[in-house]
Amino acid sequence: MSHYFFIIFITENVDKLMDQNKNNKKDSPFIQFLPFQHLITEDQKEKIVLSSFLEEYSRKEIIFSQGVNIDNIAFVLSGLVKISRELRKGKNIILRIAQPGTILGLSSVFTDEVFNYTASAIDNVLIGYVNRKVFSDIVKDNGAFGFEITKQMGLDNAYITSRLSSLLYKQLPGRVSDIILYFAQEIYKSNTFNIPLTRQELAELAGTTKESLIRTLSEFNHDKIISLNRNTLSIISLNIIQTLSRLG
Amino acid sequence: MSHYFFIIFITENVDKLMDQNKNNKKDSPFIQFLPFQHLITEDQKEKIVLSSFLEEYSRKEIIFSQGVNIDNIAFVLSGLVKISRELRKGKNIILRIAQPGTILGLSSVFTDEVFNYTASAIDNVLIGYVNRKVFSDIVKDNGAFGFEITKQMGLDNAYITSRLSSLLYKQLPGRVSDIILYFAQEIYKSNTFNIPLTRQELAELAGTTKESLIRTLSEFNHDKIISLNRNTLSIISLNIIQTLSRLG
DNA sequence: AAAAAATAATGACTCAAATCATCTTTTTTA
DNA sequence: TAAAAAAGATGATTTGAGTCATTATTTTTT
Repeated sequence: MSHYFFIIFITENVDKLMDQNKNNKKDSPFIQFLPFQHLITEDQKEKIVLSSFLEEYSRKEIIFSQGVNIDNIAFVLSGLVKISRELRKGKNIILRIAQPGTILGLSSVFTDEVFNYTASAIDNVLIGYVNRKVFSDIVKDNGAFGFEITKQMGLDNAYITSRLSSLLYKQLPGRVSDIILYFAQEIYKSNTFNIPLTRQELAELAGTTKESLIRTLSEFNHDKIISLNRNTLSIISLNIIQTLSRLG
Repeated sequence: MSHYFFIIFITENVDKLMDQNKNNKKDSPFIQFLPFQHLITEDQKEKIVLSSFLEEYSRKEIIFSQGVNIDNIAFVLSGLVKISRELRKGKNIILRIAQPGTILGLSSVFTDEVFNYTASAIDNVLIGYVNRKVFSDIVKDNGAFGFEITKQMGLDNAYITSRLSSLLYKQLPGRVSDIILYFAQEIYKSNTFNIPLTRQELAELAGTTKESLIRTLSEFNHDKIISLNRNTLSIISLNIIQTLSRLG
């Protein structure tokens, strides 16, 4: 079964990467994944690599929790990461799904002592860690690199602002359409995909309850806007989904 | 009447500042207000001052609109600024109230070509503008200054995230308590204050409708949690307001 | 392979807050 | 200063979505 094979492949690959990282810091594979690496001096690269380490996580494992000290800044090297906040016991909101290339904890690494959200693995995830002080010193010393970080933060900021607007004013069909489009366009770049989350998690992404989310998806299914069985979702009428998303 | 006197005072002061800025760029009063100025070289200071200019706005005037090109970055020097987004015709959300010291447009200045929100004056406002390119070049060249900007963006990000969480899960009494506390603690640092917004605007800040907001304030008033006549609001039971805010 | 636990799905019921309607008061403008 | 417009307030009605309850299905554990 191809799925199983894929897992093996990833695992072997990760082990190899981790070995390389341990044995030969200079040629660490980690540096290949580092965003904006062309802006960093050889000296800075070495500092990063020497303070870096890789860590593997599998589905549902927590990468770091809201409230814990930030000792290292985390780069998503492969896999999908769920970024969530606990509002009260049992009441969560998923802020976003982070993809490879994302820097985690950026918004709090320079100011707070602690992470202000929880990150957990959606599928198999490989994280590259860099010491917090090493990273922030480079941002301080290297304006060009810092500038790229600033840009990234601006994008994060714009993203969360647009989510605030849509979650606050759109009603359920619009919000559910939003997350369908999010998966289809941002994450899988395909109108057919396997939902990588439980219904509960989907609800936390759409800012609603499990029951309401299931109901809305069922209605979309009945109305032949999407086709849904188990976790395989196909957008049948992209047009309607986009209209629902736009009009809320 | 003391209110009238105050207006005159501010106006005179502003005119003086603007004159100074025009006639003597080197000693521009603007530079005094610039955050993190101790991190900037004399040369960079001069570049900022030479590209800078001041602009005055009175109540309800638009400082810049969502969607217009960012040519200058705006520093709030005095007064309160309403930061809002239009979601559809007639449907707005107020993201926050910016106070003196705030840098406007930070999240889009490095990436987008345009502002992603509208800023308008709540009371008399003085804005110091710095050319966008001058500003972003300094961020690029001066890591220490850039680092402070990064910190600021992190705080903005944390703020908008916490607003997202509370608006999404708290119900009306909690959200209205939030904005009462916001004015009392963040803006006026007093349990008695004059609301500087219309009921419609308050509603846009609390993420609700005008009618619902008025109703909730009236209930708080009846229940002697606050005392409200016209725009003068006094918190009577801070305890209850805080509990409502916390429990949503 | 059976038992337990987690996840998914649907229907019935409830309720918070939006909408609609009307009226009063205040502010703006002509 | 009269007329028009905007802002504020309150009641009646509607409705979207949350809560509660139950059952089916899938996954995990023993």
